[in-house]
Amino acid sequence: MAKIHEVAEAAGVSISTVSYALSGKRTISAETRRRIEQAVRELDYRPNAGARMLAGRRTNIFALTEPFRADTYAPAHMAFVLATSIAARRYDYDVLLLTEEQASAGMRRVARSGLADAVLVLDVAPDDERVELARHLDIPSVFVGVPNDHDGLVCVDLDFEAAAGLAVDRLADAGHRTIGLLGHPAAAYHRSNFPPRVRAGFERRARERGLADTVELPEFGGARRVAVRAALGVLLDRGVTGIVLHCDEEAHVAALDELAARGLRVPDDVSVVSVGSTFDTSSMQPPLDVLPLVPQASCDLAVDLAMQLLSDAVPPPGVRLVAPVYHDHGSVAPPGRR
Amino acid sequence: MAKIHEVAEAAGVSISTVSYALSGKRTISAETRRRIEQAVRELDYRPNAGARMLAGRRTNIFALTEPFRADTYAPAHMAFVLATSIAARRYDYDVLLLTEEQASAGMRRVARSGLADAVLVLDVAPDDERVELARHLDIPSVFVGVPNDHDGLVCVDLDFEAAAGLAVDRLADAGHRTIGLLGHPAAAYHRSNFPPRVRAGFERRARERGLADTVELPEFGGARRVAVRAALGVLLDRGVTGIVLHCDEEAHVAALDELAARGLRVPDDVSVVSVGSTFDTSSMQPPLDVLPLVPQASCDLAVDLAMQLLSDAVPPPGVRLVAPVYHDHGSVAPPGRR
DNA sequence: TTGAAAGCGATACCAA
DNA sequence: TTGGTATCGCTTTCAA
Repeated sequence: MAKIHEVAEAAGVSISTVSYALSGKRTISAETRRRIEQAVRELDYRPNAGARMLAGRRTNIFALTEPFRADTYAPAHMAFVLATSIAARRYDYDVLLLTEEQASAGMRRVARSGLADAVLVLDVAPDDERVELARHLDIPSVFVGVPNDHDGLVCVDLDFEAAAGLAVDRLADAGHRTIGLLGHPAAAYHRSNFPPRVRAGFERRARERGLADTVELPEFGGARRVAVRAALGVLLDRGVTGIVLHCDEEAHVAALDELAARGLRVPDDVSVVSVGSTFDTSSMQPPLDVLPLVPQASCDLAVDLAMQLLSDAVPPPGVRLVAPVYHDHGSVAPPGRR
Repeated sequence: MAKIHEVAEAAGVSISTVSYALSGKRTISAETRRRIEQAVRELDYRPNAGARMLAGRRTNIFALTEPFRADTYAPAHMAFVLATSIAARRYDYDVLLLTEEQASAGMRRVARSGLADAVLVLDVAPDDERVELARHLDIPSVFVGVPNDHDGLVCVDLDFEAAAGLAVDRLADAGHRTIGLLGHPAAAYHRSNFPPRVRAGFERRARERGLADTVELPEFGGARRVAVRAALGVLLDRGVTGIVLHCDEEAHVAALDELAARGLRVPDDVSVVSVGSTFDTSSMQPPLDVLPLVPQASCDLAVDLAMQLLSDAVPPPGVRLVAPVYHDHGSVAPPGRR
């Protein structure tokens, strides 16, 4: 592996000139820069990561903490990991994956050994052990998700509350007076930070719009579809004509199946809006209106903030909410014959 | 962050003694070791990663290349990423995630910058661009999966062919004479390295046992269940009484639903065995016999091999196949009334 | 616009 | 069993 010394020699300059040419922290004459770039190319030179970490201030690595649990919903989490990785590469950063059970141990280890410049915290629980740790870490961190106690933290997330509110608005505007929320299993409301926010947004806006609302949280488990069917039954028994879905893909499919099985058409008989989904609802049967959760949006912003935290223009702590966008696929209509 | 110098001072020894005490590469007197360990604990010392990379030979980092594609089946892939991470931690190694589209670029970058000691290659395609690159990389690599051309490579994987063979054996032993394979969508047989191996194992053993066999590869897409239903129809029309499943969880569920919808009971009317699944088939309705793909088994072995490649006892290249294990959950019985 | 040289914080060789 | 120190390959300050 070529070293900076060889590049300098090949270009006929000193190693410091090579270093500055590569980092851009000094103005280099066009001719010199050209020769250096050529030497770099010919030698396929890449600065040694260890040397760079040691001499410079940067590791060019983000630690990504995402404690995988048995009940982790893989597709969504993987989407976030991928989005983070892509976002990081925009700044020539790599991502070190921390998946340990005890997330704190990994964060502490990485921070104290100077392996990463910052920590990106995913899969945030309402009451997350990493919150307290983040406050005392010697490197900055950005949370993708909003824990209950986020004092002094930098957080990024979709504005789930607003998303749920917009979904309710859409139904209310279409004339629905009785609506329902089909949510995640109850346990998710303690484990994840966003289901409660969707629920709160749903209930608040329903109240504001004077709608009758019902929330059902079908359980996971062997007979998932049975639970979804029962939940839908409850909603329909209460006269619900508009449904907000905030659950995983499987529950979406099960709900649509159940509506079809009952002979209810969307949107003629029942209107449906999906909130905070990471999967594609536009190719479902029927396509569903959705206010999606876009991992890349949150992760791009999170990485941008991390970079700022590493600069001299440190942004203030606080929660940055990404505005939800409504995608119309024709699953909402005025209440029908039911 | 404490440095080795401070530890040495606190323990009243030289920095080299501290270094040796921590690496265990030298015998240290019990008393000295005790004092050093105490100093380390009190200062919460962790060696600086960059300095270690530069001075030592090791980065203590594995690069994990897994090019996420749109059609990637997230749960399985995430399971492998997690298993790799866990396996790596056993040796105090961290995992750097390479997800870039052009996997080769990431591998080359990491290798040339000395960011990782070895590369673990996941999600291996039959004809994988990373194969050729791995041969010319300056750091060793281990493939989790077996590409067609694996000459000179170190590969680890479940013995899918044997697994399919054992599934066929089980059905044949129970008396089935006409069996079917419900596989992944056709495209998967070009994209992934293992579906063809399952198919080959299935067909070969069926031939050896003198069974009539049919292979159906239902497509993905909007109406997944429809495709699975049609495929099952074909198999049943051909008089199949024993079915081998090698497909994702959704297809499993769809297949079982379809059997139930047709009034066929498992195993009374139809016997079913799942091959190479990473999800839990024992809690399905009904529970299914399975020869599972256990990510931790492959990944532990892969990491063990990577560590050996970094040692002076370099193992020879070649394919290491993990023996499949049959889990009986009562979904196979002698052919019934059909 | 460029160069020389002092670190960065470990590892491991050479001595003692 | 322990210590002194050259060395790893870069970044960055100080000079020119």
